[in-house]
Amino acid sequence: MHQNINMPIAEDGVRGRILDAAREEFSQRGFEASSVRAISDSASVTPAMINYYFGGKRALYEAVIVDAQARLHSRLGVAVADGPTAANLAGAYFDFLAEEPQMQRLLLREMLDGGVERFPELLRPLRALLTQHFGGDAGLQRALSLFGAIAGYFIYEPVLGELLGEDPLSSDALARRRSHIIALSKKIEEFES
Amino acid sequence: MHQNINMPIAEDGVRGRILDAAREEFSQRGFEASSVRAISDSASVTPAMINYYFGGKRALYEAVIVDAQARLHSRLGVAVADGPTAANLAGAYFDFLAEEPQMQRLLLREMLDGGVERFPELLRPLRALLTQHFGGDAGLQRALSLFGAIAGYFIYEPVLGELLGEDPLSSDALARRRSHIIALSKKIEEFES
DNA sequence: AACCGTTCTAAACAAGTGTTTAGACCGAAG
DNA sequence: CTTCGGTCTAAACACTTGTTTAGAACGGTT
Repeated sequence: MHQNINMPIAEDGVRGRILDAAREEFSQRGFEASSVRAISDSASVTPAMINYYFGGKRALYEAVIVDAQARLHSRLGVAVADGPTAANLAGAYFDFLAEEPQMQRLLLREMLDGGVERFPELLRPLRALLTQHFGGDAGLQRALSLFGAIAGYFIYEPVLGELLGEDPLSSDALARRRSHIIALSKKIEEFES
Repeated sequence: MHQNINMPIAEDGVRGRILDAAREEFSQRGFEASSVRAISDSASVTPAMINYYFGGKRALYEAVIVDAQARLHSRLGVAVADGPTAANLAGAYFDFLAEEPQMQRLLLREMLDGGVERFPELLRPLRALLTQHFGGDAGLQRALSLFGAIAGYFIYEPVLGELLGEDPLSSDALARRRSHIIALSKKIEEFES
């Protein structure tokens, strides 16, 4: 379970406080529903500072996304370096979502709101990996199932609490889920569709 | 591929037009980002009519959700009647999402915005089915993988176009995906985690 | 014809939105 | 000390939001 890729989630100073508050607010409420004043309040800053540092609400949002995308890519990069097996890719994706559940929400919202048009770079490396290592239609079907199974856990997370009898994001539950996913990834590789 | 459950998606008259426009707008933009005026315009109606018929924006949204929830439940009901196998449940869920892609977006947004607190009835039958037919932790893990794999296809749908080389919601692509899901559901049942 | 409740409209309302402005503050350089 | 560029604030800006209001139009009943 890799962590501490050298791309800190936080940043010092006012700019960093704004970025942190924005990531939290955007992931919780979505872009439109988030208010600049709520973000600035939570960062202990004047609303005008957001325009001073970022140029506007939209630009701030894009900064948050680009920030997330950089961390996802770096994570996938080291996974491929470790050997581009389905299990490694699945593990890297799982860890990314597990360690930054905010990001799962944020990326999901972005996908719902803007498709993939708005940030074409966002999933490009992921797509490249998929076509490279899960070629053909059958391979693609398997990849979709695997990555869906990974994402599904975090998407349905709010509902899973009483189903699992424990916090789905607790390290115990996550470890259990992760090992199931790894096993699934191996099982799915030898699966002819 | 069942369809035409006797619960029409449309309704006649002004109230029905508003409901249709609201479902479209809410699923496309989310609750907060949707504007009452946009909905009323698209329904060829005065904004005031929304309050006249529904009592407000929030109440209109709840009407849309309750409407969706009714159709989902009825769909799961007939699947269970057909025999509560994993394949039947998976197929019913797949068909619901395939035939009403709006609903996938709407339910996903609702889950992101409000967890499950806001409409506790929404996923209750689905949860009951899960605990009933996928008992124990291992069974739950399998169910999560299966339903994640189903939902994942529709969630990532905007990205899948160029990956699949065809419209992911075309009947060909859907049929191919569905048969893979059914096969997966059978494979996953005999899978010890 | 006069009355009625229902349906609908146009206009206004207060509150909140993102953004801009004018200027204060402050530490460092000349 | 003065000046200057960067940082920051309070107030105002124009605009959109959801909702309310007063009343018109309509169709059916007495």
